[in-house]
Amino acid sequence: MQRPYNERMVDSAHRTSRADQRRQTEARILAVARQVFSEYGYDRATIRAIASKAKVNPGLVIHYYGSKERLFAEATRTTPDEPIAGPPDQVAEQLLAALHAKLTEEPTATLAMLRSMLTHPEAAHGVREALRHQQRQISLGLSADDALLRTALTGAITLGVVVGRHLLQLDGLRDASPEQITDLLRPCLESLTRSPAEEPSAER
Amino acid sequence: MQRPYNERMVDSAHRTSRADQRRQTEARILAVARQVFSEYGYDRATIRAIASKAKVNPGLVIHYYGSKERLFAEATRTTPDEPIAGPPDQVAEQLLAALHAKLTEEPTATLAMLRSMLTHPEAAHGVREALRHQQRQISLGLSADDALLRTALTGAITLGVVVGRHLLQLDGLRDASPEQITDLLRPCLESLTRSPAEEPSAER
DNA sequence: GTCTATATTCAGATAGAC
DNA sequence: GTCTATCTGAATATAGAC
Repeated sequence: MQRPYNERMVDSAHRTSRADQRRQTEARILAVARQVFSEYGYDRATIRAIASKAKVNPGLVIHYYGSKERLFAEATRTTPDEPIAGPPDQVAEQLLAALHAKLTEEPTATLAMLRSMLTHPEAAHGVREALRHQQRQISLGLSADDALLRTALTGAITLGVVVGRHLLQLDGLRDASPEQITDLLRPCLESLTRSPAEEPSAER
Repeated sequence: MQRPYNERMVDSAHRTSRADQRRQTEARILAVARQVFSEYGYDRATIRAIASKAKVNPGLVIHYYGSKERLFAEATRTTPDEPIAGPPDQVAEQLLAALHAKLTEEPTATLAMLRSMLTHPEAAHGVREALRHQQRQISLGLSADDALLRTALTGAITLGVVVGRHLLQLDGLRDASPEQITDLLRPCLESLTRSPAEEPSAER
């Protein structure tokens, strides 16, 4: 019915070989897949919908990526976060900088993973691993014996804020500027990354 | 094949009328539905699996609840949280008490809703409404002009911690005691519910 | 009150034509 | 390189038997 993208471009330099054409189509499918997965999650995102938005046939998607599961794996592959390291008293600032970046623009691949983390085992595994990875880095710098819990909490807080803003679009979080948010969270993350000596245990 | 639960109990007091029998079966289905929904989320939880675990026929589930959608609505209906009110300087403690309760044992109905909040529109709506409801209560007590963002952050933090513990089961969060967690989060929530006058804006 | 049997819909995957 | 046509499986929902 509709004309597909399968005509070879005939530009003056007779470029775009069949291989190029294929790479382009493949890339277009992947980009659309990221977008659809991030919006609907793994189960509700259908190959058919992705193919339709990418203006190709459903069969072609499978032909390139093998299965929906493998397409999802490709679409959610991300480069690990910048390592958090340096002197302990700067860990909080680094976490805030990382959060600021996530609030400004989280890559679609990451959002696709986060969207499915509660209902798709592979996605859950990916998120757990990413957080574990960050936990290991930070825990090294903290001397406290409850370092693991402290870093887990910084991860949970970051997760809650990112999910609340980008996926749930909570009132007040959706519109606020990244600066406003990180400023308000500074005391939180500082208290969690401070060594126990500096933070006398509370009353009770 | 397997004997269903449809024999009337013939006890000495000739109790359990057909109506009673029905109520029991209905309640059993609902309890199982909560459990399955909370574990797999809306899409991957099937009527068939619920019926099987409840030892009834799939048709019966539909017969009682009309549709999967309505069964889910029933299964995720929750009583609203205890109201957060009182003097502003106690808001943080009340939030911590509420969090402590959620960490100790979150009702299965709530977990069922949370599990699906990122992939099922109705569940997302339910979570947003619950958070909005709490936001309104707390914002009243805060004088700050950024009260809405502050309360959104307390909600996001609570959400992140509860999800991280019960649904993602993050290392360090899964095992920690509720007291340990709330103690570490006390400075966080206090800083967010403190009025700006008491919390001088940071450097930079 | 509960079950059997089935209609219907839909999505992932396959085979082969163009 | 991309599409058409189809197979297969699974799940919700319905109708009526027992």
